[in-house]
Amino acid sequence: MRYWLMKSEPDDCSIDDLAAMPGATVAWYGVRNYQARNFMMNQMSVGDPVLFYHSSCPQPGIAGIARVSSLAYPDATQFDPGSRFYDASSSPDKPRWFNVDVRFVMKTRLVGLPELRSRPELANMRVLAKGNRLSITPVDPDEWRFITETLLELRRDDF
DNA sequence: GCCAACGTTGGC
DNA sequence: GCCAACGTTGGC
Repeated sequence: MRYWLMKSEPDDCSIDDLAAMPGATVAWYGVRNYQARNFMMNQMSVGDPVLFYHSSCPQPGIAGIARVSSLAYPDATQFDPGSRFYDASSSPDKPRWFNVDVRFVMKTRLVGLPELRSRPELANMRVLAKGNRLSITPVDPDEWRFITETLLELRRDDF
């Protein structure tokens, strides 16, 4: 099992939007970056815990917890000419882009970027690295524990 | 809206 | 295979 942080623009899909989805589950479509794709394809397992992060918004930061709820499968939007994620150079017999499904676990208080940056325990967090643009990043178990237990005051059986 | 940082594209 | 140009991300 691995821990993850996944960015979503709240205008697109906020933690509340996720909670309101049928089955509280959403297909994580639209990833068009090979590193992020490879994380989904090669390293994610069903049940992996996810920090749900709001990006490109007035208050960027961790907004909730989710879980990976499917293995990676071809991203349907790459074949849809009407989609902004359409990729003409992909084909159904050789798909280029994949996504997992993500299921809502809980909404948390907003742990903002400044707070995350202020914590020495999180100094090496991948998502905080200078110039990082990856929408999916692995989270170290120690970082996960610090964020959930210390910052969010959650117990292990809360999620 | 600005801009730093990074990824991708395509000519050579 | 190099690298300039361009596009995108995302915080501020």
